[in-house]
Amino acid sequence: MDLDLRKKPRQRAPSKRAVRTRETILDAAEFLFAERGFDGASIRDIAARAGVPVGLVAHHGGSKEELFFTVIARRADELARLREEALEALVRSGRDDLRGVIACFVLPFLRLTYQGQPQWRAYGRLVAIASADERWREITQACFDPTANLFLDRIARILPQAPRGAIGASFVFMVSSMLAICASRWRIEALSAPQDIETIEEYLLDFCEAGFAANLGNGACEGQDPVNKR
Amino acid sequence: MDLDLRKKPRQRAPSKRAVRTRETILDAAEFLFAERGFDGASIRDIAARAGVPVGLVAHHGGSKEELFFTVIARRADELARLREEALEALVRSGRDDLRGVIACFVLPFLRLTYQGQPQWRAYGRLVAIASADERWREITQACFDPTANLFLDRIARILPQAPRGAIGASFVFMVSSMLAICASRWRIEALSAPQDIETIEEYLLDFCEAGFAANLGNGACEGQDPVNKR
DNA sequence: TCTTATTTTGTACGATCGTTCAATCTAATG
DNA sequence: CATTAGATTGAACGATCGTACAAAATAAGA
Repeated sequence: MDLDLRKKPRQRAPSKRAVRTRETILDAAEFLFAERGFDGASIRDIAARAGVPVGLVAHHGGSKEELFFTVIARRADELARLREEALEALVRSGRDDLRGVIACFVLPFLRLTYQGQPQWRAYGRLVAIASADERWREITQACFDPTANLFLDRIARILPQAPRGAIGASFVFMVSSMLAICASRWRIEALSAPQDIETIEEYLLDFCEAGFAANLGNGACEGQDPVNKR
Repeated sequence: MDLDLRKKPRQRAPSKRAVRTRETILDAAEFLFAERGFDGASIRDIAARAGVPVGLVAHHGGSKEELFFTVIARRADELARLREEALEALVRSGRDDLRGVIACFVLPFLRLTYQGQPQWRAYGRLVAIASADERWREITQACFDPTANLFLDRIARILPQAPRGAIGASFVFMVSSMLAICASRWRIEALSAPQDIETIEEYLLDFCEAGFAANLGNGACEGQDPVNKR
């Protein structure tokens, strides 16, 4: 997959209608990719949902793979910004303990996907799909790894005695659990009972904080103050 | 999806060759479904990998959806047996603490997928794919929920004060983290460094034990003896 | 307003999809 | 061995896939 094809420079600004059309197409693609996966969603389905002829999808989105990339990257920037701003604010406040750092990573995602515009809900499922498939490794790394490494470094600074491998593994467990709320919430409810999202968020924070602490080898407990700052 | 279609009764035992052919086709389907997903793997690809003409796939596997179901269900029984035997042995020994119960659930899966026959590796990725997609809810529930409920009940008995919702959520977090080792091990290594599987297993057990304990509200720590038995 | 870059439309192409089927071959059963 | 249920083969079905493209409509910029 070679996605860095240089496109010929524009000579005119796109019309307002064209911008709107493009967004409509990306929204439709986002929804259907999240619903049926990359191979399950057809260009024609996407065009039909967007209410445009098939040819327009290629015009605005390029090839199907490029369209997939564009849809994932479109909201990744805003998500990264929210996460990093939350982390910076936390560090500035001086109360950057383990739970706080975890919350800065998972809560912006869950808040956007569950309380943001309806499109964000589809985006959450889409990220879950893309993250589980090595086929999209290039895309997900480009979109999410910079922020991930920022948080990994912060956690490593909070608990410097932890082996890097333990932090990496714990981080992936945390991400998987977070994404499971988007992709497998039905499963949680099937195994227990309907839960409101705030309760599940609390479970996730408790679960990941304790899990991280255990793997970082300091045996920190819920309720205790985790070791703070380098 | 209606999969309980009654097939006409057999009048003859299948030949040894036919049994072998069927297994070959299911192996090929398992590999390609795991590699490319349900929609990404074509019947023709499966037939080609199995070395048989296309028509044979339908003959032995039925429709594509039936084939998918068959492939997932084929190994689910053995997996369930191993998990439940391990749990029974643990309970009989009287040392059925939280970590032990978790180990009985995740270790058979990881041992099979990482040290069993090569086909099991594909099966692990396939389960990860199917579990993340609500489209296969019916299949995954039929194959995995009975065992899951057995373990949920056991955990609930170990820590009766925990709300059922917390157990269900924690269980899904655990399953997601376990499946992430199959589907996203490359991500763990990209974020830290290559890890051998035994080390990652240890991280997973630590992470989930502490996570469960935190959500079950007793604040049990690694190193301490968790509350044991009713 | 005029020019023309850009967007929109509709159609068509070749490839591949899941599935069906009649003919042929194999081997389980009596 | 003879019978024939079941397994195998290869071709073909209609549908849908991603993509390309010429012609028409639109609107940005001079």
